[in-house]
Amino acid sequence: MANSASGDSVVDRVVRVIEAFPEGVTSLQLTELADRAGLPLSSAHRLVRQLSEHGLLDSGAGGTVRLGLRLWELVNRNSPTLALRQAAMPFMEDIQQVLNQNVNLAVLEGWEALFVERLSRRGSVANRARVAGRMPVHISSAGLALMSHQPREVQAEYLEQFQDPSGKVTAGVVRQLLADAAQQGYAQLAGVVDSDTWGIAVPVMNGKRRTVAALGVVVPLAEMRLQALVPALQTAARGIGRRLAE
Amino acid sequence: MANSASGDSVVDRVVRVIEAFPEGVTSLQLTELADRAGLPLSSAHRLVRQLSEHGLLDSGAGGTVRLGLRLWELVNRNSPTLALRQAAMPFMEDIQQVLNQNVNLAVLEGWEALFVERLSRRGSVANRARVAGRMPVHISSAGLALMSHQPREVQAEYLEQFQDPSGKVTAGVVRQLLADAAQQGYAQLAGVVDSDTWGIAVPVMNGKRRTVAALGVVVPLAEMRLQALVPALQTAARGIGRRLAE
DNA sequence: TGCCACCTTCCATTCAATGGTAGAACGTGT
DNA sequence: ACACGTTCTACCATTGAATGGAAGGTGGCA
Repeated sequence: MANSASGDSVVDRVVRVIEAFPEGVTSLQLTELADRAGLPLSSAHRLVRQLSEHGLLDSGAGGTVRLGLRLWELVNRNSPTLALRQAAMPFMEDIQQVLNQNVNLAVLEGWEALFVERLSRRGSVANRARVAGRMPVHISSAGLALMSHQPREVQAEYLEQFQDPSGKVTAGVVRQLLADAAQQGYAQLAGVVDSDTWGIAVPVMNGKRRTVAALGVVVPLAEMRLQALVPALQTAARGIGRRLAE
Repeated sequence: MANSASGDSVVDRVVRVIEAFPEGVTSLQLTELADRAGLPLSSAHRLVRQLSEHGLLDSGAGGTVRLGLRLWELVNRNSPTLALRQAAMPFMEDIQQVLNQNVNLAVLEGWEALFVERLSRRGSVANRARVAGRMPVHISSAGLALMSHQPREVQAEYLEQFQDPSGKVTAGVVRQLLADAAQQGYAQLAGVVDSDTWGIAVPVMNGKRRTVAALGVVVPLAEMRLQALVPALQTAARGIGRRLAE
């Protein structure tokens, strides 16, 4: 019993505390937090108090802990995706207006698509993508658009480790999906995420022709107007890319 | 020279590193970061490496440091404002459609209004409020709407410490603005933030009639349609409050 | 009232954190 | 091509900040 019996640094612990919140949960009891972070109660208590003093956490009465508003502020002010989102926003609004559909913007994080921005259209179909939410590469058009335009070695590594938990999809099938998407310049998935929706996405390239994001829409399965959607998305994607290059 | 010559804990330092990024800046050199955080270079280097390993920071080649995408993800997934924003979004979209103007949502943080969500209207007037941006209470309609509905003692404390850096506004003037806003049930400021825009905001109350947010619009100064705007905003604010109470 | 679950505080022990120093890797101007 | 300044990375002896068990509160519920 001394400086960390478990052999982890203070930084490790701070990270574990922040990571302890399950997706969508904003508030946790101290005991549960300690539990989830794998910390002794008294250590968790001390850490939470320290972080709260700085506003990274917000500990209310009775030991309830939330992420601090100050942390939210700092992260969103200096977000690594700030430039991307600012460049994309006007074009996403255009798409939303012109095509009258849900629009979303994703980046590749690990082997998943991480959605960084979304404009949803009231009355349109459900859009499963939440901002700051993730979707596996092989079951999201955004994921496929992103992966299909990654360098050869990245794709190889991805396919190498690929494994579908449900066992329905094989690496071979995904390879084909990626090949199609690469060849066509866009990715589409009909009825996969939701049985009555259709997702389509195109890559967004920066000045150096590196694919940095995917721009996509989710439309009702009935309205398959590829001819109208793809050119609009590609035009917008190019516009975003140009802004990023500036 | 030992465990912290400067007498601050590891947590203090982690916070200082995250806070070191100036508003809107997403990337910093290691040396500059160390400087801003007030840390010895070698300490900053070690901390950055540790935080990067966990994805809270993202250190690119050549010592450039950014906030990590993982941190952005965690904070936005479990954001303390998540419930508020989810409740407010549909109503904000309605306002945007019906009134055809910029809409924003703010909470009180310290003695400032912190904007947590915004829908901007292309072609409409400039909207100074950035998401995760701040405005002093006395020069934003959202700030006034929030403060004017705080408990008496909070308002007293605010007015007590009030001081306008430019010296143009006195505490007395602000007291009057707050009184007006409280009496009318909405706050307005014409040509203060921008000479040709007009801001108006109403309080959003939760189930316990505590004012938790302000809902506002920014419109061209020419279009002073109070009769149309205020009821629409108040209706939306009530709708948001009802959702929050659920 | 007594019980239980959870929060908060205390403090002796000890190892993780510290930061000066040295040198490697750039970049830049001559 | 060379020397110089700047910035990044690595090392390691020193030591006080971090640790966590135990004891004491607090509140809710039966």
